[in-house]
Amino acid sequence: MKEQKIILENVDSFELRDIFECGQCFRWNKQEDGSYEGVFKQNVANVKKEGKNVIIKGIFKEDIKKTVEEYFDLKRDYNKIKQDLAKIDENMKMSIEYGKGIRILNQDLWETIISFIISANNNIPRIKGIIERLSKKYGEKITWNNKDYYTFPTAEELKDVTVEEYRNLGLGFRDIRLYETTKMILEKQVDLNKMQKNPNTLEVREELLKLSGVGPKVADCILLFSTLKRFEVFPIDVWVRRVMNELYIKEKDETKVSKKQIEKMAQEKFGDFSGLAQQYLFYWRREA
DNA sequence: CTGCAGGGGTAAA
DNA sequence: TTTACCCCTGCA
Repeated sequence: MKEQKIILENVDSFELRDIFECGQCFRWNKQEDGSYEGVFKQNVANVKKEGKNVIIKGIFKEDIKKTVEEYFDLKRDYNKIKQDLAKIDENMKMSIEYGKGIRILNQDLWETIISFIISANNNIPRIKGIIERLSKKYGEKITWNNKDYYTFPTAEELKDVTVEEYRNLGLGFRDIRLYETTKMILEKQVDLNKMQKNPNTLEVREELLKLSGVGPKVADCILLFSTLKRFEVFPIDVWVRRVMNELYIKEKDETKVSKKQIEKMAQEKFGDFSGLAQQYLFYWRREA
């Protein structure tokens, strides 16, 4: 646990707003100077951009270079992927132009599972509030620059939390889902370590779907946004349904468009990079 | 001020 | 395939 700093020079595809506001994460907050501050695993970090350089500093459990390389997916060539996707059609070209600084973070699997269970039928401010209260109550405190931060609680730290306590934190009907999923993971009815090593995406998806509160959309978000990192999945929420219908399917009544139809269309068009394509389209439709 | 729809779905009927 | 579900916000 020590303060560390790193400067990443000339990084491509690294815009703070695109990365932190594209819907993949819930614990990063914009500061007055335009930088973003967040907690991930046992680390507290501030990320700032000056020109083409990214400056990251904070309290890091392990070596900052390794930690940052892994978390921000720095070894992947996003320019190459974007070039290939942009060739598909004008819609992709346009949405990539809008969200060109997106990177898909390698977020802790456990944290991603719980966070996206909380996200179900919920809005971002409330999701963030719930996660902060959960971390403050059950996570580990880290102090940096006289400010207190809290790590996301581990499954072990949530072991004895009751459904009522979750309800009091404002989880609503998701209380029982969090309780049951934590139990299933602690008892290894679903083994996260095995899951992390399994290359078969469909098998991993089946495993995730066993968890309480994890349906198709949440499972795909976990597959895409966690260290599982499966770029071939295509999470479909109301925004993705909307944008896919508007740009490609063009059905009068949006609610008539089936998930199967959207999935098929995505697989045909975007193939192995459906997940990233989804992210550009989603971000553009919601923010632009 | 009160009422009500709707929000990054899921589970149960 | 349809419906209820917690809580918060925006708007009539």
